[in-house]
Amino acid sequence: MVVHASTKISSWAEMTIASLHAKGHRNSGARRAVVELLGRQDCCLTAQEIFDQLRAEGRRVGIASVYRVLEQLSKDGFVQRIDIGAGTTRFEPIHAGGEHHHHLVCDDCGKVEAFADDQLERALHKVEGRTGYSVAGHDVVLRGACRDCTS
Amino acid sequence: MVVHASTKISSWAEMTIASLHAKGHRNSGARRAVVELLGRQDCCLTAQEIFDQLRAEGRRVGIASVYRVLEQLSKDGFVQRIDIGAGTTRFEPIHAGGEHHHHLVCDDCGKVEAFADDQLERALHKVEGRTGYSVAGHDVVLRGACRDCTS
DNA sequence: ATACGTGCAAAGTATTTGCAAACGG
DNA sequence: CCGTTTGCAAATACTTTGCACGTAT
Repeated sequence: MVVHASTKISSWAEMTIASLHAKGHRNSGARRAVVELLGRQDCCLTAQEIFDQLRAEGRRVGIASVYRVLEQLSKDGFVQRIDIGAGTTRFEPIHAGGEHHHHLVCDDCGKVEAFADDQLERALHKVEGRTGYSVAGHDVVLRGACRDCTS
Repeated sequence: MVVHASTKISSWAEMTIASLHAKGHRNSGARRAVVELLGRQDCCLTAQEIFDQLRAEGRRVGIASVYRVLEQLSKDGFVQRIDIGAGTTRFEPIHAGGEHHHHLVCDDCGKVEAFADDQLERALHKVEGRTGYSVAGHDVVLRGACRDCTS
């Protein structure tokens, strides 16, 4: 049920850097650091988490740059913003293969997990066709108590 | 496709006030005003929108009270928080009948509409059973360009 | 009378913006 | 070199909290 990322990870980072480069963007510093960090993740991170991890690795980045990079990556379709409703936005890489997951949030401990389901995707796709909108994407969040917090 | 609320609206407000009263809460001022305003809506509002509308009606409420009332209503299960990802939380009444909708957001003009779909609900329900979580609720947001903005 | 609710102002978070310095191409 | 990108600090946006006063019960 939980999606595991493996080999695709590093290639996402490479592809993203390459695409940005092709678009005329430069290749250094904060942007590369954020992209590489994101590429190593299995699930979504907050801007603050990204900032903290980069600092922990010794990179001297500003949180503003983290936000700026995320904003750009999001606009260009490389990362997806995820709002799980705790007042802070989360971000995760969009993998090219079309593989795609949603999120399961524990209301109690705040844990976030990913899940994927084909039937759900099909139902979403059907609905999308009937909206009259040109639907660019969708988000699904399931909220509840996780196994540990159910007791 | 779009859900229209009609007769249920006023009863939601009445029911909510009555339930709160039964729980020992008092009946006056800001709380009543917020509940009645929410009851008149077809879709979700932000705290600021609620505040502005109440002020426009001449009610002298503070935005803090609006947030406090929304927090309480949300905790008690009368309203649902909706995060459509624009940095501000939205709120809407939960109607008792179990009728239930999701949201369609125009990335361009910011418009928010409601939609409902039984097949989607069934797919969600199935997935929820397989998560291992005790799922309390779910949110679905479709993002895209609305009819007006597609051009 | 006596809590509970309220409005206001102040404090907290999360995110964005202005700007001069740093840096890649 | 030149224009992009960066870090920092200040600004903004949203939400919560502290507190004295108002008001339903």
